[in-house]
Amino acid sequence: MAQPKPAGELDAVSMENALLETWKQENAFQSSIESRKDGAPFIFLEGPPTANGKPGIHHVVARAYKDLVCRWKSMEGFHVERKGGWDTHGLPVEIEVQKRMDLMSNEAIEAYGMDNFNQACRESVWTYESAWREMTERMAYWVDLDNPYVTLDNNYVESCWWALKQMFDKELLYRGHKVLPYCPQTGTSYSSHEVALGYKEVEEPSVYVKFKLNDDDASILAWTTTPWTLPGNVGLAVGPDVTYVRVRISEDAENWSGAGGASVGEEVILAKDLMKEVLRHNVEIIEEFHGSELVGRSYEPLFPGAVPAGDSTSGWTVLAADWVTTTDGTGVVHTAVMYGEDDYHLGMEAGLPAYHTVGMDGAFNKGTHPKLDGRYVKECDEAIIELLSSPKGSNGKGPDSGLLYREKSYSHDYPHCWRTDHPLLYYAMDSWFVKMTAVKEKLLEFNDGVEWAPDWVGEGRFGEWLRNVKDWAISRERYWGTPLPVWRSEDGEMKCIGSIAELQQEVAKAVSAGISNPECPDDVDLHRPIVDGFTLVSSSGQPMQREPFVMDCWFDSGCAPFAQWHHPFDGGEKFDSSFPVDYICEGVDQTRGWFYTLLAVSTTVFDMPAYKRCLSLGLILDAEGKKMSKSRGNIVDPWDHFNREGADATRWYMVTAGAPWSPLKFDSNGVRETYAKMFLTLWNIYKFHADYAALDGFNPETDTMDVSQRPVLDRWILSRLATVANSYHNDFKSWNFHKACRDLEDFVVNDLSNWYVRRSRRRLWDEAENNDKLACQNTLHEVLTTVCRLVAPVSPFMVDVIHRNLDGRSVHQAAWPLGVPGSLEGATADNWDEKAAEATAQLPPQDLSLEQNMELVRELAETGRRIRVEAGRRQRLPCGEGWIVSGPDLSQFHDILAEELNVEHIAIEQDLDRFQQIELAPNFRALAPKARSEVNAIAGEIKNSKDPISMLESIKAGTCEIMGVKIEESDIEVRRVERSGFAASTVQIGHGDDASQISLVLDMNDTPELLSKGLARDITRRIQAKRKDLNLEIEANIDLEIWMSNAPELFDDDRQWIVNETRASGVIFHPEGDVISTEADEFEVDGTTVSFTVK
RNA sequence: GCGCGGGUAGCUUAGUCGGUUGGAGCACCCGGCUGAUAACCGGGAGGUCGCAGGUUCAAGUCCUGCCUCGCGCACCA
Repeated sequence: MAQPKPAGELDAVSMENALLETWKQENAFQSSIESRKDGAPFIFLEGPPTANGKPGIHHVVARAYKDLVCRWKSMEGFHVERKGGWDTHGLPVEIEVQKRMDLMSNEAIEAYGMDNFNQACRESVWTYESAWREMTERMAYWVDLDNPYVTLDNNYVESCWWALKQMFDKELLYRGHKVLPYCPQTGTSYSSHEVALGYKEVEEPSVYVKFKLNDDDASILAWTTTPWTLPGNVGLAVGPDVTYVRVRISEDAENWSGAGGASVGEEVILAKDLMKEVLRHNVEIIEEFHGSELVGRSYEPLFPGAVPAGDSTSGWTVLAADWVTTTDGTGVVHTAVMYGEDDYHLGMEAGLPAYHTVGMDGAFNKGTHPKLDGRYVKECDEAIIELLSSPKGSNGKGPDSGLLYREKSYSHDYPHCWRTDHPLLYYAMDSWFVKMTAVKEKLLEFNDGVEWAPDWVGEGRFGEWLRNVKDWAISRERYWGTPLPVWRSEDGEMKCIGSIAELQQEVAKAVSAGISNPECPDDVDLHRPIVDGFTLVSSSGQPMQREPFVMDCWFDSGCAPFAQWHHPFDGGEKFDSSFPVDYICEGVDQTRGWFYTLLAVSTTVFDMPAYKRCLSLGLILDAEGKKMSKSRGNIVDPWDHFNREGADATRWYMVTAGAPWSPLKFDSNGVRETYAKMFLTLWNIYKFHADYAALDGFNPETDTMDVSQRPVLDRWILSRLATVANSYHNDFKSWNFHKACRDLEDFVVNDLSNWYVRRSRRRLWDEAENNDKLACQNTLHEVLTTVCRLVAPVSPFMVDVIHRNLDGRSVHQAAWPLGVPGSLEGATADNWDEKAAEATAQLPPQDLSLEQNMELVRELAETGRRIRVEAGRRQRLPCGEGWIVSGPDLSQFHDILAEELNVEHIAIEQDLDRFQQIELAPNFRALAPKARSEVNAIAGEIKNSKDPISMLESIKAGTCEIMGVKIEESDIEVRRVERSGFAASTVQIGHGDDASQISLVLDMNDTPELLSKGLARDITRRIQAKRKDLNLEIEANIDLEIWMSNAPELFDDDRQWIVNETRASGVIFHPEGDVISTEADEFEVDGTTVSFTVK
């Protein structure tokens, strides 16, 4: 403990910056962890940001919540280590470098040299590291950035390799041929979570195509929105139970627009339900049948030779598929095996020929059609439509009207490359997968055990995702990332390497088998192209090349719980004691990202969940509710606020603006408001206390006083403190940080500042030693230090300054002010540490009825002002008498009340009827069940009773019956209201059984004594204002002259009072008629004119 | 299209188990109070509780449908 020093003026920004310097010198972060090293561990895991983008305010929000929980748990006594992390691999990095170096194709990169390119990537990921570091430090996010995990580190990559090998050994890793969204420009396919980033609404031509049956004049109609897949068509799918019709065109269509058409007499087949939608001609139905009857029919390929038949017998026939619906199209699904997921599965089952008509560059292969070969598929829509609609169609075997029935523009959301904006092609390709479908039940089970905040993200959004889990496509045809550690021989043998040591062994084995290899040292760089250079040897002596992929960078971050410790190569201890982690926290957009990949990796590798609690944060929107994004240019720079209101106010604002999981509309004005209300007020309370404590040499350690000895006002604020701290803690436990902080702010501003401090000012002004002042100092000391501790996790700066000055220690070394053992349940309850409980402080005693009564007193004080306004009596003119009518016993508050109300004397009026009358009100809750539909009528009778007193009596006597319903005491509420005609007002506190009504009556009669007192107060107030205007020291003495006209008599006592209050050493009260100084200030009150000079 | 979360005063928001008079803060107007404060207190103005039905004696609150914003899923043929 220390004796408080004076507080000084507030400059939040420089105060925070100075404190940052102090923290740095004291190594405050590390020592705050160190000092709790005996406590139970609370494991936090940092989701690694990528430092090749500038940090924005949304990053500050996420980091504020991470920090908040870690600091809170730390103060509770937990040992909370916080390792930083950086995400450094992946497509965003490559694209950034590609743009900068103008290497917009894979050929260009390879021409430039993969090693050079990857070197550029390696450097690029640190572009904004210092910006991130500065932001992180300035906002006081305590995280260890000096020893972070970095996904490009060899150790980290090695752990990822190890993890992958675990999957490989469990046969969860496989090489497959799947249809994936693919970007020909970046030459890479995407996993579902990446695809989700790039949906855009586009309008494209869709076509209805005639597939001319063999041995039949009719054609089957099918629809597609991707004409470029038509050359790849090898089958038509129908629903076996769907009803189809064969129709004949009976007359020409009118107003035909666009390409295509059909002649009278032509026959087409389609789903019955869709005739109206599809057909533009009048037709006659020839036949109706189920899809199953179509199965097996064969038709003419649209582009003969584009796809070789191979040994397939089912090519270009009609197939059955359950998933075919009649919601759109024609009820017949055009199937191009290589360009649709359903198509691919169907094709594999049915044995359709599986050949590409499109190359990896997005252009048609040679041999597709002379007019299409080598052209980018998305630019061929027109050409294909033209070919189809030519007479007899593209294959020359169709009807004279061609193979196109009609075209229609179609708008839908279509996936686009989230980096380059190009439309993605669904494309069957070689890829590596983790068999997530095999562990789906485990994923769901583990997810059930996670405490989600809010819970609906876990059950809903994330649960939904898991229930529909797909195998994870983890390979990327890219350069900068963790290389896939699988080597493969031409005959298909595969080897997955799980460590550097294993790689060295295998390389040595290959060398001794006669395969030449570069050196493979202990510190071999585990990136491309180095690892590509190694050729291993298969069991049969064949050379094995590495599969030329890197991993989805989400796999990297999913490995963070163990790769950050280089597990298992570090011996495993660090990991064993920290897994699964207690707490993670990121934006809700990570549901499919990090939240998923963490669980995916932990489930497949360890058969365990990765985290116990997950706080999922809402998006950050701008003040208009629009998502913040670089392209919109509506990103708020955190420094705007760090440099204006400071990080404390910024953080407090973010937490109080709404629930953590609700979208936050970031309003700059709100930060300012938070600063003005919360922090300025807190500072002024502190300044008030510290200045006087310093003046009086108050020593909180020795000048103590038992709470029970202190005045009621002190016991009240201490009880409030205990109540608020308790609910604060409970709200923290249920993740309702916003509620907690709003309530605390309300306590600071209203209870503490506007009532306790305002009521206590005069107590501290007294220069003599006395018990009352001592009590106040003790109370302020306790309340302030406790508030500091409660605020500290959220806004760590100002409260540390205050706490250090009052207590001598940093608030971040202090204990959370709830010392009840077990209060930490939910953290790591399994190993709750008694010591941590003992270390936390105790709160002052609670007295709820005292709190309730004070509430009433404050209500009455406000009521008094209302009465005066209504009666036109100014506040400074005292009333002789005030009566309190009914209500609980407030006698211990009469002093406070008399001062607040400015009345000479408070009395309790026993004769309630003198000022009050009663009103009866129905209690619907009790009355409704027995009164049923008559309740409103009965309620009306009760409310409007002309004689409520006798009605009450009969109710009490049990003889009151209205409309056949017996009314009992519990069916009504008795309300007391003031009688009209008095300067009085009635307030109601609470409702139902707790309700109490209380009236306040003020005596409006004047006496010479009251007029004199009132005048003295007005004069004093004006002089004080003048002193303030003149910037006089509080202790400074003044010379005072006063002139008055038309004034009531000013008694000696009141004259003396003015002199004392204004610290006047010389004073002249001029008799009426004296010449008033030209320098005098003048004011008028109730007809009296007063002039005065202050010197 | 499906799912989740919103829609309450000009703005930001609270609103418990359905209970009859929907609270705050900011901004605005009038008044008061003040030798801690960018403060505070009283009053005023400002509300179709997204819309429409329904259940109920009683709906901001429960149910159904719709509109709208945000997010996610599926966007498939």
